[in-house]
Amino acid sequence: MTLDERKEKVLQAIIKDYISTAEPVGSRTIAKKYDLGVSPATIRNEMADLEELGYIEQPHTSAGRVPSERGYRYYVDCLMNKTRLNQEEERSILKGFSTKVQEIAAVLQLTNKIMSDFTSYTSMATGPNFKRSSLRHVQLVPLDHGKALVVLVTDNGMVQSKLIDLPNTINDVDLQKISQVMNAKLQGLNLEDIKQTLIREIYFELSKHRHFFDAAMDLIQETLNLNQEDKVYLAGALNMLNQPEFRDIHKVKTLLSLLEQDKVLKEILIESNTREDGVTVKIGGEHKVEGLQDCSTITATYQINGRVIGSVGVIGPTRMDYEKVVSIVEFMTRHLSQLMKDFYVR
Amino acid sequence: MTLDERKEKVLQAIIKDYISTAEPVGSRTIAKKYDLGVSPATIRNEMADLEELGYIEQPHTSAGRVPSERGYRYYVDCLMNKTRLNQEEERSILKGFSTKVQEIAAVLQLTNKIMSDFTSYTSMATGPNFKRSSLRHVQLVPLDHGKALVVLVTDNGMVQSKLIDLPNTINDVDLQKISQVMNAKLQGLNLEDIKQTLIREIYFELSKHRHFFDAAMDLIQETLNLNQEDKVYLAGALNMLNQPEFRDIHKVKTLLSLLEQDKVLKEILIESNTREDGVTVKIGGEHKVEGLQDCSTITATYQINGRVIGSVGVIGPTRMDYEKVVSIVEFMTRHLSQLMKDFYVR
DNA sequence: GTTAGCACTCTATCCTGTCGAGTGCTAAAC
DNA sequence: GTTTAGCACTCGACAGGATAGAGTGCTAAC
Repeated sequence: MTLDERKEKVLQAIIKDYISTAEPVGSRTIAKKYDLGVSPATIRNEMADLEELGYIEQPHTSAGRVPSERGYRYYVDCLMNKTRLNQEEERSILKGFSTKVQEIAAVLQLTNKIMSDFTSYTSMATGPNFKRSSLRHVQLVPLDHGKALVVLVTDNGMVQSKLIDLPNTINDVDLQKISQVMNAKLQGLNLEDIKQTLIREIYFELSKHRHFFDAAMDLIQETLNLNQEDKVYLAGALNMLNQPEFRDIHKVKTLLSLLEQDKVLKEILIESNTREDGVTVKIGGEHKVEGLQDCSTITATYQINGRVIGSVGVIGPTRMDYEKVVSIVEFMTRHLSQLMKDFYVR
Repeated sequence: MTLDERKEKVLQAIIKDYISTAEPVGSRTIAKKYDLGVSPATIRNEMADLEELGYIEQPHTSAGRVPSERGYRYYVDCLMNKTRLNQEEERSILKGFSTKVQEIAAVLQLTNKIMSDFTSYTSMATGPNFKRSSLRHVQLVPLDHGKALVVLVTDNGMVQSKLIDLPNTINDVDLQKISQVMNAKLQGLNLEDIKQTLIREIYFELSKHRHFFDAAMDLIQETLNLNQEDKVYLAGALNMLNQPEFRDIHKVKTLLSLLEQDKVLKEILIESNTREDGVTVKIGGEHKVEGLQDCSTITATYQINGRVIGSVGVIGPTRMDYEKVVSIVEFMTRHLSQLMKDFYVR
């Protein structure tokens, strides 16, 4: 379904105006502010058509028009200028990244902070999925008092460690041997494979210490489950309170409750994960999650070596500045992919 | 300043009623609901006195009375029953703790969750301060690719590790030797001391590797600074939205912005830290932090071996159910002190 | 010292009328 | 055939006024 040029112009004008004012847009306003070269009456006719086609809606008889979900969708798909940020803006954003951070979590938090600041909406991100990255090193470090530390290091530099109790039957030499066996068998494998297949093999070799080994393996599994990918980061949730559509305390509560749930955020971010590239825009009811009828999300994935490993996004009211946010999200993922290289040790 | 018995009863009735209804309380209401054995007219006289003394206030001429900060203070100090929770309630709370958790952070988060659920207010906690706990073990674990892992274990079971780059000049044997020296010199010392004094001593002994040692020491320092005590936990912030005093979106925003800042929470929690024992109640303007005029906080400390190491608290409107919250906070810290013993390995 | 009664005050609420923005329709102009 | 001007109409926002009700303070009687 495609609209003729003038209808497009009218729709675009309505959306732009509504995005900036949050007030229903009347025919006179458009005629005055946007130079279409026709009178309000003509615009009224066009608006009546657009309404019939479902692109705009009227809150009540004597009010102006407001874009419908369908209208926004048409705008995003066909009308919006997909511009890159200008030099000035890019530089300004990059300045935010000037403080060096060591940890992936910190990078994502910083990214979020910057995104929410620059968009004035709320932003979110998932940690990188390292299931496909490989184990560089596993080591059992003996401590006193019958305790030991299990240390996992992956090739992207992620380190996880955990304290465990040792059974009395195990001594330091055993521990070293177990370390060796585990390293020999597991090193270089990706984490997913470790979980799936190789457990049996080590089981056999370490049958003598099976009891202890069970505990250690549980631990590794647990550690892997606690992977970065399960972490979800959120920033600028309170920006939502600045939006006039959230003047109602109940709406605020519903929305913030949703945003508090990692599960919900993850679902939103993962939906976009399927796409290899580019930016995903979901508008209002297009979300699978209940309770986001009044919101739109703009998400995109970031990559390492061309492989998608996580995503970031912005959530705002359906009356969102799509053009600006798309540019920012797109730029952020590009930059994030760049940054992630530093964490991925070849 | 102490009030006569009947004035106390009237004040108590006003506060109890206002706490539960959030509406200004009239003389008739008190005469009907609270059995003082006198007529509304008499109560009106008492109320006029109480107002003159500053314990209650009148929003406008023809409205009932509302407790003032001073009224709440008198209530908390003199009128409130300091009861323990009953068996039923204690059991119900303990049930929440039935899921075993391994990490201190998780314990505090769980504590917060339970506190906010049971009080319907917002709860907060600081992580334990382990500056005075001692180092059990420090180890440099060599990995491939010129990297090593620095692992710190303290006597309370806290484990911190970090990946570092090794200079080319260092080999595995050196590393082991450095580990040994560090352990010999540092083991058993409390973390504060390590930071302060002993650095020079090791410097001398390891002068050959001074360059590397600087890096490792920086790291240890950094790790120590990242101590649990700096972490602040928060739960149930959205409960505030259920309070009628926060029907106004601007108030909500101001408050939630405050609660977002770790610095603010820490300040509130640390104020109470000075007290050895017992529960601290701060009402409205008594807070040092700006912007908490409409809130009260109830905080208490938890201990290990009789030493205060952290605190938890609840924040709600000044019209808060002090009696209930004090009991809960008090019980939580008692239980928390108990739980913490498990993390403190003798 | 306590209470009943009463006049008074103030807010919340409802109703009403007015204003203005915006529309849809029609007929005239292009 | 398309565009425009004109006009009647609709509806929400807002202000003003009337009303009800909760609560008070005061006074006089008990």
